[in-house]
Amino acid sequence: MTDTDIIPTQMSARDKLLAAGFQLIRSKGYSGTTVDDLCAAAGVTKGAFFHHFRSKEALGVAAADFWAEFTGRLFAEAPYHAHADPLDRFTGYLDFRRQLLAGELPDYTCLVGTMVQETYLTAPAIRDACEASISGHARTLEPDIQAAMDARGMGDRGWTAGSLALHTQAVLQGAFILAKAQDSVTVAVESVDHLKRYVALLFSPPGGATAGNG
Amino acid sequence: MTDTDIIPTQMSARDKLLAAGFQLIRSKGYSGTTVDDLCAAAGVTKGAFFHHFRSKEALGVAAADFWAEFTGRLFAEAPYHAHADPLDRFTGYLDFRRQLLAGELPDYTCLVGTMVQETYLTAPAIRDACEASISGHARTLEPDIQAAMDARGMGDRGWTAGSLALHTQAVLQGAFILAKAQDSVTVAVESVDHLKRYVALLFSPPGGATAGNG
DNA sequence: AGATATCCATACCAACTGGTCGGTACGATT
DNA sequence: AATCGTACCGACCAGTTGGTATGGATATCT
Repeated sequence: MTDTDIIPTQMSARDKLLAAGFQLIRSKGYSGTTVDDLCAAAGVTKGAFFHHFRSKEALGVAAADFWAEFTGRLFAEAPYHAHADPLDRFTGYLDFRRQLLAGELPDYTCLVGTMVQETYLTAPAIRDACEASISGHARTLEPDIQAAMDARGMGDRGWTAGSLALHTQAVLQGAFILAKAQDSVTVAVESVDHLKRYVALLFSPPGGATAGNG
Repeated sequence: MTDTDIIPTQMSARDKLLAAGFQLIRSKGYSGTTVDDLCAAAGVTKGAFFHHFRSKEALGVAAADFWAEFTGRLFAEAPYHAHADPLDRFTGYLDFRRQLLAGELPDYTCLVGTMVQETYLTAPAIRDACEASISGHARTLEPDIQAAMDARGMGDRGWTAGSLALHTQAVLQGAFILAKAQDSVTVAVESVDHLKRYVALLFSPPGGATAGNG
């Protein structure tokens, strides 16, 4: 079973290269992935690569953009939006993220989180594309968080819907790092559980005595 | 001001190379850092490099080990251990981590968190060294967390002192990624504040109605 | 003083790197 | 039928990569 196997053959060379980028960059990092690696995994030649991408960096940017689009669709179609209560939608999102932690490590980790670590100083264009992907995704959570706050008449508590949405992304990105280090998804699942517990505590009514009791 | 400037001249070639590794790998990643880069930044020649390290991968392992030792000293000598109450020590640790988020991005980010992302599949020896550094650091927090739980008679709440210690590391690692993406430390500080709020809520007495109110 | 081991510098290498280039296949337009 | 634009091929290039071979300086031991 080679990398090539997972790339459908009817895709265009450009899409095959982007799909190969998803796999390879998440496995070996951006610098660790060579143009030849990408071509081999995509089953195309170097000529095809530089026909579609001006440079390796251009593929990095395109991969980050495509990642934003891909994950945008994935989460837009996810079932958690069906909940009537906005807090249920947000916790449903967390449950959905928890469910996504299945299969092999390179499959559930985040492309842009991996890529931005290596490129934030050396390739500003890639960093900007990664930033847009992360922040754009976090922004999709804000309305539900804000609505949950409003519904409970929660005034200024020193944090905003936006900061909680970004904190959620930080927990997930950090969970991926620990999962890679330990080569086990367990630690990531437990970290998401801690985040769920935090959200439950934040939104539990002040008088509720049993909020954190198991 | 070049990279060389920050490396003291009286250090041994080996230590200079490790110090250069701290800076360069955190800035450009492991794959993005070349042996020549390391030699230039350390002000030594390639002969010196391969005298002290069998390979580039060996330097990666040594850098992760040295990182564990370096951060071990840093946190062992930090002031938060002086608190009498174990919960104060743990929250003092979080405050200390928050204070460390000063200066330039490459200076306060984590070497092993950056390195493990790229090497967890391709260089198991480096991954293991990074894992030991992260888990070893998390383990230093466990006794205080456990003591804080015991002092409050907190039974099984679905989480352990160890899982909270690891969650703390996940939040920090994720905060670094978001800071790199946004090129701003603000998001990292706010994520640490969320973590502090979570800990406060976890350890607040069940009847305390004003736990999360600002 | 001589032997030995450590530490480091210079010169070098084969493999690989991102990127270029001339050329081909082919459908749409004129 | 001639022309053009897009998609693609694969050999090739200059520079870089991690790593090696070898010799010299210095300190230590006998």
